[in-house]
Amino acid sequence: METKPTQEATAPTDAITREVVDLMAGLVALFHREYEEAAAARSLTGAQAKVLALLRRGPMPMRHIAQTLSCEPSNITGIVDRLEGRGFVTREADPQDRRVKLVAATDSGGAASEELRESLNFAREPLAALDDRERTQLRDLLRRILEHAGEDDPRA
Amino acid sequence: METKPTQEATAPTDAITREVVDLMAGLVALFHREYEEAAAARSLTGAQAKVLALLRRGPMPMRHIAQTLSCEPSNITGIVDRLEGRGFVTREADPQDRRVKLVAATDSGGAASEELRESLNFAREPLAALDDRERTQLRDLLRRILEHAGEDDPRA
DNA sequence: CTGAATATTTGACAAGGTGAACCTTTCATG
DNA sequence: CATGAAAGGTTCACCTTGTCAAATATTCAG
Repeated sequence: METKPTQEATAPTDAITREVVDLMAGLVALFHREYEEAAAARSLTGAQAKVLALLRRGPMPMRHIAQTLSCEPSNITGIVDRLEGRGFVTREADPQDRRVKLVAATDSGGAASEELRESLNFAREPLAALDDRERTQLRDLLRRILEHAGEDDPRA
Repeated sequence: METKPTQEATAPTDAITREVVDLMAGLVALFHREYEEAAAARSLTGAQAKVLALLRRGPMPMRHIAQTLSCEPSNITGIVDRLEGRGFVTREADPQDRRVKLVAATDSGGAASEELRESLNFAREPLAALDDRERTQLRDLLRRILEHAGEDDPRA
């Protein structure tokens, strides 16, 4: 499976891969914290923000939300309850299949989500260290990685 | 602050930065899921795994754990309670300052953490899409980003 | 010795998450 | 058409994370 036999790729992981994984862990932690903070600043929880973000693409059945977020449907019930209680989403029966509930962001819900997305300083702070060429390079590398691993969850 | 005036860097965020942020969100989600799963496979929660990972570097006061994980110290109490209950860590008063409790991983705790780290397929699957040169490139870019943003939390 | 500051714990409480049981609606099949 | 199995959601009981405020123990400056 390895491209280059130059290194003993038989070992669990080579040094560079290992370091990249560690760096990503740091990145993940950083991103996560920022996201949570940005959500909290709008008195949303991370999970609520994620659901709202999903709904930017249009109404969606509960089941689909649960799948995308890889959690149990019963969990989504509560999250949507709270969002609904605050007027950020609505829940309507799908006319096609009345078992299905279609969750849709309200105007204020959509606005909150858009605002949050805009506010992610993450984009400015650490990414500012790179110039255009490097950002493009990074983009291409990330694309390849995600492409290769059934990407999902467009949460920001 | 921008290096290249070629693009109007005055706007909130340029297209590439925006895309990079979205890609990172995907990466973060992916990594997060994998980490949680890998932990669950050893019947640890994500939070417990993170604490164990921190302790790989040696014993550490509760307070320090809380700071590194950016949460309230009272939260750590519970997590360490559960880890201690399962024999993964010990809690001892620091002889230097008896207010301080030093948390240390036991042998089995350290082993579990090491095992978990090894098992992160994340390294193999999506990263396998890149060759050595690209992995190095990615490493360098990530280093720069994290350097620039008070890095922390070496959790994996 | 006194009082302020520090490290941790405790308790009450909200939210995220799971799993099992339950209702409603759909759908296949006899 | 009737019936039963399967699918989408909800409810309930339960655990873990996380917060905040109050309590305890220890240190340290005067």
